Amino acid sequence: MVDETTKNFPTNKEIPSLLRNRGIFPTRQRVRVAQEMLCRPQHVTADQLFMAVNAKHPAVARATVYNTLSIFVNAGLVSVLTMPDGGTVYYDSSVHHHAHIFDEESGELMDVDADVFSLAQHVALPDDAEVTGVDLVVRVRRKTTG
Amino acid sequence: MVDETTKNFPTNKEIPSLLRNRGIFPTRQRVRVAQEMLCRPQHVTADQLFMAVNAKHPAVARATVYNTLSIFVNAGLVSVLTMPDGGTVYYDSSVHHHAHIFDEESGELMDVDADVFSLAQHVALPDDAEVTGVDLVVRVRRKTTG
DNA sequence: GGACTGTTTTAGATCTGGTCTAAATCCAAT
DNA sequence: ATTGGATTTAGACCAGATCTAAAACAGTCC
Repeated sequence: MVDETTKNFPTNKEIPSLLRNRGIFPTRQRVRVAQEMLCRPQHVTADQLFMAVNAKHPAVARATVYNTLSIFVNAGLVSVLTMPDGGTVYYDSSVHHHAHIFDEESGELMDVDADVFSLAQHVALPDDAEVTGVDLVVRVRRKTTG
Repeated sequence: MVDETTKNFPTNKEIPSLLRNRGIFPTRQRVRVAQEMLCRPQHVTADQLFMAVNAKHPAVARATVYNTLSIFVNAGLVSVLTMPDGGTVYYDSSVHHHAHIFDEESGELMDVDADVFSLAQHVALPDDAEVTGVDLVVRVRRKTTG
């Protein structure tokens, strides 16, 4: 279901040049946050990331994590999403256009490859509207695992 | 685009019986909140509603507005949605399954009739997953009005 | 090197949306 | 009128996120 081939996650070593390529000066803090955020597929809150980054020893201040995350969002390195209900903000290390499945019981959030843009074609839009993004969350309940 | 015929919004006078039909005791406060929330198509935050209800004179406490809204959500009288980015929680007076268009420039949120459930069929789901809800937001920019 | 400049980070204060609590009020049934 | 359960209230509280002003850091020029 999830097609990892559509995105290659960088290794820790690749992070500094990756940031530089995006015009982001790779400070120690930014590199640490990026390594924790970008190197695997995941959906985390800013606070989870803050704790992960500082797990072993204090490394990066809270404000820096928040700032850095929005720098990454602007640079297109991570995407943002929130649960349709609830309002918790998650950061997603996958930026290609994809949909999400939300398991209502476990609260788990999964990526699904789906051409959400072509799905959106089936929605009647105003003539002058240019689509800039499509967010699709399918909420499910597992019949067996319930 | 928006098809008002798919939902009839109640009049102020109909609110008490509407609540009673749903098993909600129609207190003065609940009726006030319902009148402000349910009688027309809209997307509002809890706080906007709180202020609207108390615009002329203090009428309902903040906590009551929040409690009442979640009672209405549980009863299926209103639906909840959050902006994929941002995390602001909106309450929607339309409960039939529909999609949303979000104008990135104006911040305006509009209903669109679309069979989101059948759209979700095109997404590859786990075998044992039963769809309980589909949230679709198409973000747009207006070419002319920009 | 050392002084200067702009950028980044920091700790902690602050803001904000939302929930909790314990007391007061309401309402229906006796 | 009194009782008892449901509802509402004001204000305290909480968590996530942002703001602030000071300190640390790079890079440049002498």
